[in-house]
Amino acid sequence: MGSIERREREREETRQLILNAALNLWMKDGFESVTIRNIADAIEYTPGAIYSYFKDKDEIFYALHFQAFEHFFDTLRSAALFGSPMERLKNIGEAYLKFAFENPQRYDLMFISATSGKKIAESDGWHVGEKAFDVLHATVKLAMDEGYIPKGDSKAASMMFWAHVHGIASLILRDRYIYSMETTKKLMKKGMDYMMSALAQKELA
Amino acid sequence: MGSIERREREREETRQLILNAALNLWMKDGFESVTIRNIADAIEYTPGAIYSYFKDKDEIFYALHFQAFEHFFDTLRSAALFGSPMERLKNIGEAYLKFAFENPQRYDLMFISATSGKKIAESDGWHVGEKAFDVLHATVKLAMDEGYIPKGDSKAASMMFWAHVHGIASLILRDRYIYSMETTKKLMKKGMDYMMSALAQKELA
DNA sequence: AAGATATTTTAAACGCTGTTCAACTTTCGA
DNA sequence: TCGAAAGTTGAACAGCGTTTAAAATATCTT
Repeated sequence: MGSIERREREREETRQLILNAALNLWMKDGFESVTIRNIADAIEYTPGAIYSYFKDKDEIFYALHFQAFEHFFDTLRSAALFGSPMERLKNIGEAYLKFAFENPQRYDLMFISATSGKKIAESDGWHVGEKAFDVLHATVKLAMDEGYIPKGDSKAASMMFWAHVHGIASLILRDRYIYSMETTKKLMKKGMDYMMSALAQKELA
Repeated sequence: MGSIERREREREETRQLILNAALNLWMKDGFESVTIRNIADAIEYTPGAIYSYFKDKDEIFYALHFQAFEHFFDTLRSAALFGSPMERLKNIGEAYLKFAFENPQRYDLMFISATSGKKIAESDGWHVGEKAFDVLHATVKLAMDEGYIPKGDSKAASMMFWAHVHGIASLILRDRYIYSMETTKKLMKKGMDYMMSALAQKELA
């Protein structure tokens, strides 16, 4: 009697249909076009039907936030694979920003939007965030242990890196810059190099 | 015939009444309570009347964003007044974060919210942001010129500082942390010290 | 195969939102 | 005092997220 399994599979497929429609609407017509009615139209359902798949609209964004992290893990992990610890740190930073600028909607859900943030605060622990942080933390620890950057609290140093790249991404994605966007991106990159070279232990450079 | 001046003054007072009501609603009952009807109720007007003072709701937030910067300038400037260049930099960072955590709604309008961001992108230049950046930039330049931090592109270095503190503030305000909020704040502060001491030129410490 | 049961979907409604606009009221200068 | 200008109102509009009884569909049991 595999019909129950098939039903579950179909439910999951419809859930995906809803999530894809929501993200497509956002990417194509902007955030304010992501309405329950538009999503329902896109998948040829009536608005009410969506509520048998998601408790409310915020849950749709929360689910998208998880989905977005899947992409992100791959990006981050493969950036941390090769090169010296110092190069790995630089790669992680660059991969992080590349992801943010190439997937602004996804980055928004993951790290900026208040609606996802509320659900995160309500849940017990932000495990996807933790998992991503661990990739960075492992690399920072490596760089510290092998003397590429000054020894200290590896968690605190990782937080510093994270805050830095997130600051760059979120200032630009939310249009908080003084020079043009391209100039700002270049200055931010230069600023990052400035910090990295200050951190690099001279005897190992 | 000063009556025209008095009328202008009254208009400005009503504008302020609206802005204060909007901010009070936000601080007291949360963002979703800031509706045109609630604002109108609070100042004993009808909703339509508000539209002779502001073109639309976003303009109210945009005006609040400017108003918030006034507070911010004082905070920032007085932090940059005393001590060695290195101490000034630390003071600016701490004042920045203090402002963000003590005025989360204002900080949101200034540096995070998409609604303010849209209006900023539409306008010609983000002059309030520039003005605040200049305070930081002047201090960074001072620290560079006097050899407290490595010489380099002072704008890029200032961007780096800004991105860093904004990253800390926005990750915490939007509930993107892994440990408890207090622990995260402490780790972030430690991370900032780590970076600052890496930047500090040893011969001058 | 037929009937009972569970699930899914619909259509309509509710209360809310931002916004507009003709009509009304108030204020003001001549 | 009159006429114009400015300010305010109240009703309406289209849209929103969400709920719910009823209808439709699919599944399980006999």
